[in-house]
Amino acid sequence: MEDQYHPQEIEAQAQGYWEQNKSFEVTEQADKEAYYCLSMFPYPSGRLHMGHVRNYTIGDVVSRFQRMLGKNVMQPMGWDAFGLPAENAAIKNKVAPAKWTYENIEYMKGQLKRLGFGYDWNRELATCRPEYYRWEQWFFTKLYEKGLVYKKMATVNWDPVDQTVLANEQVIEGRGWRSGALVERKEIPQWFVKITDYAEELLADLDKLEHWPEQVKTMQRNWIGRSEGVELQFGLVDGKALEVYTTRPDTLMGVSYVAVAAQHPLAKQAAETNADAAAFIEECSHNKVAEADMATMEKKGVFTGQYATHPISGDQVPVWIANFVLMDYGSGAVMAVPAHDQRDFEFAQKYDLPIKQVIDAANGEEYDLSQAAFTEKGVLVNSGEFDGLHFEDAFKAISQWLEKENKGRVKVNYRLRDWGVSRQRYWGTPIPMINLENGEAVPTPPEELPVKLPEDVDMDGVQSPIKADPEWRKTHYNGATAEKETDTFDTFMESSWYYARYCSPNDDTQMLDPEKANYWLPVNQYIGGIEHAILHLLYSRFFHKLMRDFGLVHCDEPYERLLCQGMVLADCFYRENEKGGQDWISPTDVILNGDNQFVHKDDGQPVLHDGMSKMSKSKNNGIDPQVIIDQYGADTVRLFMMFAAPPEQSLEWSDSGVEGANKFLRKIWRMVTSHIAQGEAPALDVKALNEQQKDLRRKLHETIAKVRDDYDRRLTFNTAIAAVMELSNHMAKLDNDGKQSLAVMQEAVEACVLMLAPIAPHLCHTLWQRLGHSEPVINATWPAVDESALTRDTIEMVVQVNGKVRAKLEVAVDANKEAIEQQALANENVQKFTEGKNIAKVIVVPGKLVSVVAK
RNA sequence: GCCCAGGUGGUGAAAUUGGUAGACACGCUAGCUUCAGGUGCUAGUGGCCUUACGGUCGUGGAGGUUCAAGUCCUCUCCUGGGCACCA
Repeated sequence: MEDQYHPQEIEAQAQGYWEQNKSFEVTEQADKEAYYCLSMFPYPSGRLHMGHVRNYTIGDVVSRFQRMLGKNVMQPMGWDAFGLPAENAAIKNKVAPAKWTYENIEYMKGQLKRLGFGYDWNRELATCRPEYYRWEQWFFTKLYEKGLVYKKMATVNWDPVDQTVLANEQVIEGRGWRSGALVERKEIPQWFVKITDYAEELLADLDKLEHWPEQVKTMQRNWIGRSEGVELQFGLVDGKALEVYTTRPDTLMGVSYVAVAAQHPLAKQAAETNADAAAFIEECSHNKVAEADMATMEKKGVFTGQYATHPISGDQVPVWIANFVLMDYGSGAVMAVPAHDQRDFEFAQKYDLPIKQVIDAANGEEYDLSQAAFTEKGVLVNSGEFDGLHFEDAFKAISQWLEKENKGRVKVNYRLRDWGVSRQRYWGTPIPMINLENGEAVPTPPEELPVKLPEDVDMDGVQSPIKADPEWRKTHYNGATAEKETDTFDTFMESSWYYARYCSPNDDTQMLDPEKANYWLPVNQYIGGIEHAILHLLYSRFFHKLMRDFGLVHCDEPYERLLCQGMVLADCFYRENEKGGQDWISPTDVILNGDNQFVHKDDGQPVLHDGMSKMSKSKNNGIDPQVIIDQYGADTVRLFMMFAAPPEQSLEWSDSGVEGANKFLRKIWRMVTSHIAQGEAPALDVKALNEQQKDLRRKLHETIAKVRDDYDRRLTFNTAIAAVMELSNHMAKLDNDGKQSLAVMQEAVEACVLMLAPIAPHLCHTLWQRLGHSEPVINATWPAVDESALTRDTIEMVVQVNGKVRAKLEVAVDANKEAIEQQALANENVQKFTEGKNIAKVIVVPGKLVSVVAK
């Protein structure tokens, strides 16, 4: 029995067993509690990276643990298969995106199996398959019929040389990444889904998500950005009105100019007669379509030459074009109050525009308007009839005045914008719309769905093969010739509903089988990267509500509980090259020499360390999971991932940490096999135990309770492992009395195997078998806590004098406060520190400490 | 720029409800071994003072609340994530 731990062998065996016995294939069972555990599906980029391994290990641990609690656990896996990288790879390697994608899927699937994840592979789906996206197309046409879809002009990054739309990622310092041409903004017609119709519910329902991280809910709330304000009109010379939105109508009398976006009609109009305006708009047309760029660039503007009439005072205020006003938010125009808004203030200073104070501090304090704007709410001044009002009253009075004069109204506004789903790319779901000759667009009739994307294409350039192919575009509608839409969907569309499709992945008659969907949904535990905290999670919450309103699902939210795992980091090393740049060196090529210096393993010469950062190609610091699995086995990789950091935190890759994880598994292997070698244990006789044996049993049952809580409620796998390590350290110290010690060890060893089974399933599968169980450990139930083992006679309490720990006491568990206080004050060291002082106060916190205040 | 996190020994971290800071592990030091050893085992390991008992300082920085602060409050610095066409 005393053989060695050979992970490669036992892992192959265990995986073979699960495969043969279809251990993870599940169906709906009315009599069993359903548990749906989902990890965000990967983009099939080629090979698994450590971020995937971490994500999927967490999911697998949760799934296996919940199964031990007796639940019917579904854990599916699939592929987020459409996207830009396939097109890039296609151009680079002269291979069709489809072929590249399918090959990657095959390879990565093998890697997932090698890691021992308990997926129900019958449910596998890939979003690039027509069997999947046909239902997305169908649903989109239904949304169109319901009026939830519309077309409008929207801005994109345009590469004038390649004649193509660029993703933000493809714009490097204002230039196209391939052509190097200065990028332009271009307005093209695009399809939008009305997520703003659901803004209120998406916001309100965040309160129902008890088991979501507060941080994610806060980010979503801010993203939706509900505000209560006033929409009001400034008059224009031609009798038209310029509409602006403000959350601070109380500052209305302080307006000294209005600013419009460069794309605003007023700006375009000004450009016709004003050369400065035209030049400025041309300059703005090279800004990237990304908010971060808009917000960090230098705030600039130009006067249009026009004036607008203030709705209350009737004053003429200048109209400016400003590069920081967003056309997509609100009406594309803002009123500027330099005295009470910092950005307006800086702009006014730069262009010497008036700064008019209309708010006094509520507490009457003075402030200096030559330095900064005063942005707090306060009391109105210089505002005529509104003087003296506080914010709320001023808001009411001014908005009522505007409403009465028909110049404005109270309005709830959202920062959230409708979801633009059109992409001018090939490798995506074709948008199921038909463009008629008269310019109208109609949904593709249901009998023509799916609109299939051809897979056997040549990607010889940047142009989408379906846009380039007149044959593909050709179609008919009501007997007339027409053209298919050649734009494809944003890939967030596919990832917004895949979790639901997993419930009936092979149904070719409907999008979802409501009966099955309602058995499994909502997802009980969703796990994925924090980088998806806003967009993906918001879009899929929205999609879920859309599906609910079509009667496809019952619940209001898709994900009951959410865990956002942190990134996987690794050391970065480099050498400076002749051009002054960095040549990044893989951490696998770097060793620490005798002088504690990082050197290259090939030439022994020093390399520079640039700290830890996210594993990435650009810093060449990725560690290939496959190499580590081949060296140590899947269980070691899984254990290291779970032990090195709590799941939400970033995880620093460390070779010695992996080594340590492997060492612990070997230790468990030795401990269990050597216990088995001692022969059959006698039945446990609790009454016959000595103190040491009782202590170990107490530790054991405390550990079982703690580990269960860590797996279930806290999701802190690192502390669960630490607790089992601590227990195993205690077990190693148990004296062998040849009798009950063996029985106590038997109980402890079995519990250890069960507690580690979710994390190191292969090792535990084998050890459980060797412990003589005919049922596999995946079907075992979580060990029960023996409450009677937990009792103790005394507890340790700490005594503080003036906040400093001065003594530790053994106190009877049933001692009352008075007795504890007496015992504390009688302590020698406590007396030393209270000598000559008055005891002012004694605080007794039962079970914890005594705090003495002596003066 | 805006929104959200995080910052604790030489290192990864723990401290769950304001109650013993550093569990567990890595590394390091010393020793043991029937070891091929880069295996296994034992002991020690936050800084400073002290032969010792013990004392004292200590959770990015500055203040504050409290008998008691890593934890709460205010300000601040640094690092990371997101910002709508990367997924």
